[in-house]
Amino acid sequence: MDLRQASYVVAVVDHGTFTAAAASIPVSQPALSQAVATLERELGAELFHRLGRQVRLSPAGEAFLEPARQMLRDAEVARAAVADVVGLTSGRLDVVALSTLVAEPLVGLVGRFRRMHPGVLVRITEPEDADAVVGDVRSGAAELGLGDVDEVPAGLALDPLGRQALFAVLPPGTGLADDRRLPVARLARFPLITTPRGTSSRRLLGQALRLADPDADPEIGVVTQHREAIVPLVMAGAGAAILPEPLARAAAALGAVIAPLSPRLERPVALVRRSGPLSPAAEAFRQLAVGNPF
Amino acid sequence: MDLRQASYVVAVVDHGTFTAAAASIPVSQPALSQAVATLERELGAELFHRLGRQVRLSPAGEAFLEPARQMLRDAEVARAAVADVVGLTSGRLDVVALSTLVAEPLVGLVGRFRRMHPGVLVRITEPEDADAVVGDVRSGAAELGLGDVDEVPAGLALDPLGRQALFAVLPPGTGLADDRRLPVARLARFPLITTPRGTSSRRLLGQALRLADPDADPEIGVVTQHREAIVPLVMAGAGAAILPEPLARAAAALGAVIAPLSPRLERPVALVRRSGPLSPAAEAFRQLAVGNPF
DNA sequence: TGCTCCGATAAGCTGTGCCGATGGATCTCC
DNA sequence: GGAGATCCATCGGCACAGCTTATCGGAGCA
Repeated sequence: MDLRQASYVVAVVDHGTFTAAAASIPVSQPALSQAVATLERELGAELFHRLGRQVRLSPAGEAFLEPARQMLRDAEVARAAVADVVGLTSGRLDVVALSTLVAEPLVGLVGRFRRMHPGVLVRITEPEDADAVVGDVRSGAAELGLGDVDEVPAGLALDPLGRQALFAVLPPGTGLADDRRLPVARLARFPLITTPRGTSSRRLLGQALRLADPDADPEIGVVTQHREAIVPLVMAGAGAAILPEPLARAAAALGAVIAPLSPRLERPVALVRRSGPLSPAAEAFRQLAVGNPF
Repeated sequence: MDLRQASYVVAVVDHGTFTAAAASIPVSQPALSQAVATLERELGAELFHRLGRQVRLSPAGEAFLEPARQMLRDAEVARAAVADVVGLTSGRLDVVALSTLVAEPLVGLVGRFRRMHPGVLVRITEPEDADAVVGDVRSGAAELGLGDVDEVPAGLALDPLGRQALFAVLPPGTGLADDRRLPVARLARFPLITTPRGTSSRRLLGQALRLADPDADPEIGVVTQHREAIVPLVMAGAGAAILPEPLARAAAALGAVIAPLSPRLERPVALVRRSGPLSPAAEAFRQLAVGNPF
C-alpha cells in the first residue's frame, strides 16, 4: 500500500471514472488503472466493480475509502506540521545557558525572539556544570548553548556575542578608593562567597586571584550552589563576591557596594551550536543574537 | 512523502539509531539513510540532528512524528477493513429480488447467510419492474439479483436455483373439481386481481391466459401495486389471482381456495450476477444459493 | 450499425530504491 | 593514547517499478 495508490483510489471515487480521475491528478489513465490493480492484488479484493463503461465502488472499496482519506489527511497534517516548524509558527527551541547569562543577555534575546515568533516554545535549561554547555549542545540535549567559552571542539561552532565585565560585590558600607576600581589583591582580603568548583563563576574567581598573586591563599568564606543566595549573603556581610556586571548592578540597587576590578576582569559570551545547518528556530535565534551584540 | 518513508522515520525514532532501525525493517542502512534524506529534502527540514555517532529527533521531526504514526495506523486500518470484507466479518451485500421471491427462497437464504456471516449486512431492494432485476445488477445498484429470468445479456451470468409453481388463489368457498387442478380457461372466467403491466406477475398471468385461449378477453378486476393487498382482495371475494406456490399456501392457511393450474404454470428462479469475480460476500451467498436448490 | 467513450493491455523507457563497499567521525576499551 | 568498534554518509551498479504512448475490446448511444 502506498499514499499514491490511496490517492488514486480516492480520485476515482471522487471523479466517478478512471479517465477523469487520471486527468485530475494528473497521470495517464493506464498508469492509474495499473496502480489500482496492483493495490487490489495486494489487498486481495476488488475495490471497484468494473461494469462495462462505468465503475462502482465495491464493498471492499467502501471499507477502504475512509481510512484512505484519513491517511491522506494525515500526510497533509505531517507536511503542514513540518512547514509550521520551518516557518517558525510552531516548534521548540532548546537553549542551555549559564545561569549568570540568563538575566543578560538571554532574557532580552528570548523576549525579542518570542515576540517575533510567538508559536515557537523556548525551553531554557541549566548546565550541570560549566563544561556542560558545550556538552549539552554536543549531545543534542540543547540545540544552542550560551556560555563563556571562546573556543569549541570540532563539530561545534561558536558565535561570539561580546564580553561581560565582572564586578566585585561588597557588603554595604565598604569604603572604596576614589577611582572606584578594586584591585584584585584587595578583593582577596575579603572572605569570598562563591559557587562550587566546576562552575564557571568559581573558575573565573580562581583565575582572577591567581592573576593577582599566584601564591596568595584567599579565604573562601561560603560555598553554595544557590546562586540566588549570593547577593543576600553579601548584603548580610558574609563576604564579597564577584558577579557579572548586570547582576552586580542589581545588587548595587539593593545597597551593595560594587566596583570593577583592577586589572579588569571579563569573560567572553558566546553562542555555541553544532556546525552544520541548524533548525529554523535555532538559526533565527542565532541571527537575532549575533545581530544584537551587547 | 510516502508510507515507506514515514515508517522509516518512525523506526529510527523507535530504535534510536539508523542502523538498528534498518535491521528491524529490514532494509540496508544506506537505503534507510537515503530515504530519510530524500524525505527531509522534500519537507525542507531536517528531521534528525546528526550528532556524530548518535541521532536525535529535531523539532521538525517531533512535529512530523505523530501524524506519521497516525498515517501508518490508518494504513493498517484500511488494510484490516478490506481484510474484514474479504473474510466476511464485515461488509455489505446488496441483493435485488422480485418481491414474490423474497419470502421464498430469499429469506431462507439470507437467514442462513447471516448466521454464517453475522458481520455482513444484507440489503434487499425491490426492482422498479421485472426487468429491473437484471438492470440493477448490470448497473451495479445491486451485486446479486433474484428473478424469474432464464437468460441474461452478455456481461451477466445466471445461476438457476429451481422452478416455482404458480397456483390459482380463489375466494373462500369456491368449488373445485376433484383432481384439484384448475384449467386456466376456468381461471379466466374469474375477475382477476393482478399487479400493473411490467411486473413479473402480470406478465406470467398474461402468458398463462394466452396459452389457454389466445382470443379470450379475460376480465381484469383489480390492478394494484400493493402486492400485500392481493390476498385480502381475494379473501374479500374481489376476484382470483395467481401467486407463487409459497404465497398461495399462506393464503390457503387464511381460508383461500388454491389450486395448481392446468396446464401447469411455473417460472424459473435464478440468481443473476455479473460475469467475472464477485465480492467475497456475494460469492459466498451464491455458493449458498446454488448449494441449496429448492 | 457505426461512433464514441471508457478501461485494460502491451511495449519501451526513465527514474529510483536497493544493495554492497567504502569513507569519515566518534566513542570505548585496553 | 592508540586500536578497535560503531554509526552515518556517500558511491557505483543493478533491478524493478511506475510512467508514457499506442492499441485493443467492450459498452452505451444515435
